[in-house]
Amino acid sequence: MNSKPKDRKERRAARRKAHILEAAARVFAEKGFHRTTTKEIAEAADVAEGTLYNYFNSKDDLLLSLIDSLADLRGRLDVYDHMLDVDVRQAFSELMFQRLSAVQDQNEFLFAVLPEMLSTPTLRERYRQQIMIPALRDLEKHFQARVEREQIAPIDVTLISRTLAALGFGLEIMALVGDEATQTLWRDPERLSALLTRMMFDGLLSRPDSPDEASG
Amino acid sequence: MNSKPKDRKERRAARRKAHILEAAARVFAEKGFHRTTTKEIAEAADVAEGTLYNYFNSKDDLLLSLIDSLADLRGRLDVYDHMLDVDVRQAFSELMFQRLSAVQDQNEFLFAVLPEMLSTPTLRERYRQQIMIPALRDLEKHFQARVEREQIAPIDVTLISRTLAALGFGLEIMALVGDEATQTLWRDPERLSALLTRMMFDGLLSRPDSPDEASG
Amino acid sequence: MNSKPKDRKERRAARRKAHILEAAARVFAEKGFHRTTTKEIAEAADVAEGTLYNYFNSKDDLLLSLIDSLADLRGRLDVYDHMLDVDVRQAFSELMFQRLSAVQDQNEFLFAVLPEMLSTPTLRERYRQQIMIPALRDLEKHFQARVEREQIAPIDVTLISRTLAALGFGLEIMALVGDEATQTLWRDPERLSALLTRMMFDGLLSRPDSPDEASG
Amino acid sequence: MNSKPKDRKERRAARRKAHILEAAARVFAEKGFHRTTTKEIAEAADVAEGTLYNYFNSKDDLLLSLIDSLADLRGRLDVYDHMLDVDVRQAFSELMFQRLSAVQDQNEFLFAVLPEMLSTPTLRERYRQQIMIPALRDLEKHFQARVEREQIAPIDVTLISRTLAALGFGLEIMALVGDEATQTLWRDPERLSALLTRMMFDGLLSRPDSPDEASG
DNA sequence: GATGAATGAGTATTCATTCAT
DNA sequence: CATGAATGAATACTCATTCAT
Repeated sequence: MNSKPKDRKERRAARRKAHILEAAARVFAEKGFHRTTTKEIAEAADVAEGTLYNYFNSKDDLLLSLIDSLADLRGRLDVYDHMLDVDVRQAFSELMFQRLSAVQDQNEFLFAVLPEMLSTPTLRERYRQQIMIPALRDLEKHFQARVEREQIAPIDVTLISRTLAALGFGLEIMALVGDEATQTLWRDPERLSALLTRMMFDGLLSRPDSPDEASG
Repeated sequence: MNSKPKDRKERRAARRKAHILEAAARVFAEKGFHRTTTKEIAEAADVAEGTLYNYFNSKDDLLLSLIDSLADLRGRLDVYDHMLDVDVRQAFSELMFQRLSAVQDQNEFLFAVLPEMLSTPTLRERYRQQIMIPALRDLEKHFQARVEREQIAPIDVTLISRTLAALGFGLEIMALVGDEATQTLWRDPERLSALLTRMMFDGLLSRPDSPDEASG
Repeated sequence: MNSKPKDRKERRAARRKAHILEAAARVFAEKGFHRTTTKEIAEAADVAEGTLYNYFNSKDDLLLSLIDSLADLRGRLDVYDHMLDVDVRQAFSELMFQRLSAVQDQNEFLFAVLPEMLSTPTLRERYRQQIMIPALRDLEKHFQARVEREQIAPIDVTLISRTLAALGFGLEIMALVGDEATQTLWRDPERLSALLTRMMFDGLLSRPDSPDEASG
Repeated sequence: MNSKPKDRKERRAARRKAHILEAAARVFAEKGFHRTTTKEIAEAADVAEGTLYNYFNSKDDLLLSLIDSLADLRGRLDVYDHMLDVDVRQAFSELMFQRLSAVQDQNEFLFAVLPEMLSTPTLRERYRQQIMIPALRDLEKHFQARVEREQIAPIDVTLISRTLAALGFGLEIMALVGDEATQTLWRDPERLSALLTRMMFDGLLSRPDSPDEASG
């Protein structure tokens, strides 16, 4: 009746590994990587310190695994393919919404990794290879496809993809630093994606209180 | 002809303090705060380790002083006042350009502080109070004044200020992480500010290769 | 037959803690608290430096624990109760003997603590509360009881208790400083207590070479 | 009209040296030798740190000089010679009084030196040679002379001298540790010497409130 | 002589990692 | 596999001493 015992064991181990990684992300995000001790990670995961080393090679390895984890999550978001047939604004808005929501779920993972990544060349490179380049490539491909289908004007897809990515990063940082206005925006992803969509399409000076958004 | 000896001593001390702070910023930005030892800071500043402590209370104090330093620099940028009379696009572009240039000068200071700030609540709050709030307040005031003079449509100044700040942060991070396209943009602040100005005013889909920018 | 493993662990830990404390006392007594490094303590206890901190919070904590230890030892000496029925001189002599012997056992603990105590207000107060006050109180109670039972003249118990305590302290210091005559006296506690008893009861000028002591 | 300038300079230097030494004694007595920094000594003496080294070779040298200073003071107390003709009790009482008073004057010097001496073999030996041995020798000589003149019974002068010295040390330590009863006694040296004289001559159990002392 | 900034050897303490149980 | 005591390398910080002014 049993599936192979090995499988069960392996699944158990995988679950445990994920559990520890999640606990580590929590404390890293809260206190920063360096100010977090392995003791604290162990406590947060409710295991003994030695147990950490049955699943990860080192404290640094936890960070690397977090990046891998983020990359996995990103890889699973295939939001672009089916969107080429939708109206541009609509697609953009939906895309924004999905990314904003996704980001919120992985917030702890991201903030566990981001600060350390900014100050460690090795990590930066790893993040760039595994996450940033694929994400930008997807964005570029999408816009390029639109241009080729003549759905939009022949814009500089490089610039646009960077702008969008930068906007995401920047808003997240501002929310983290504690700016209340940004945090408020962030709390309602649907409204935020609508606002950003209009601003990006119509330009900065479009009036935000136009009828179609009065409900927001 | 001599100024008072005390003055000279004080100036000497101030110079030395600034010299050490700059050296610290350099190594922090390169290796990260925690991976930098006081020994390395001392070597970078070409002083003995003990000398650091004649000018700063602790390694943490160096970080705090860097924030203060950034705040001072920011405070000296009074780019807004005289700009209300200029054309909106022109003003925006000039503003962007000045900020981009300024940021480049303080790049090391900012990247010495940013990662640690993202992972340390105390530092975050300090940064927010000393730098982010004043900067956002200035931006808001400027746009509000334009709105009141009916130079621009009655927009949500909160949203716009956040968007602009976020864009700045985000682009900087992307450049730091190593995205070459962003780094290239960053290297030519004049062109970047022109591009951003058009994008922000005319919307994402404006064609970047319009005649007035063909030289870029 | 096994006691609970937890008990065993706890006992092991307690033994180890006592072992480290004893080693620390040894080196403190020999070289003084400040001239002793944690490295030396660890070597004397034959453990790694880090291990010290699994059992004590700090180097200072070792000193405080030594005082607590001394207080414990003192608390266990209940030499007074059964002595009220014995002849005064006999009781006094026996008391002296016991204290002299006891002190010799804890000599290292005392001399590990004493110098630092003399120069540190906090430690002084702790010593006074935990050791000196209880010890003096016991002495006073004993003499007071004798006075009330009319076994001795109605003397000033405060003065006597101080004199006795002072004599003990003083002789110990003189032995420590290296006075050979005092060290010789100290080496034969039985004879010393006899000498002191006679001197204290009969006065300074009593002849020390009375028959019953002619062998000394 | 000038005395030799060199003399004046030398006197000035000697005064300054004494001034620094006194300041050092003050802070050593208060905080202990090791917890006192040369900076604090300099501040207490109101000179620059470097100046200390024009008068003393090192921080340790300050301690040694304090011992020398104590020895000088002791050497100047020639209280014994003229006392042989006085009544024994009277002489003893006067002697006690003088020593108690003297000690109070040098209290800071003594307590600056004592703790460090107790924990440093080198200092202990120096103290013993320069102060303890001469002081005990004087005491012994005095009692021996009395014995030879048949003014007192043929006692063990070694024992008595140690007892007296020990009593002095011990009372001082108890006062320092903070025992209020001892501090009260100490504050009235005349009464204390009377009390001690009677106790030492008549024995512990003599009644302290006998008529001949009612005035105390 | 007086000054006090510069020095760098010395040290308590932390904490990632190991390994016997 | 899980545990957590033991480890000792690594490091921020102190402070006696020097020396250029």
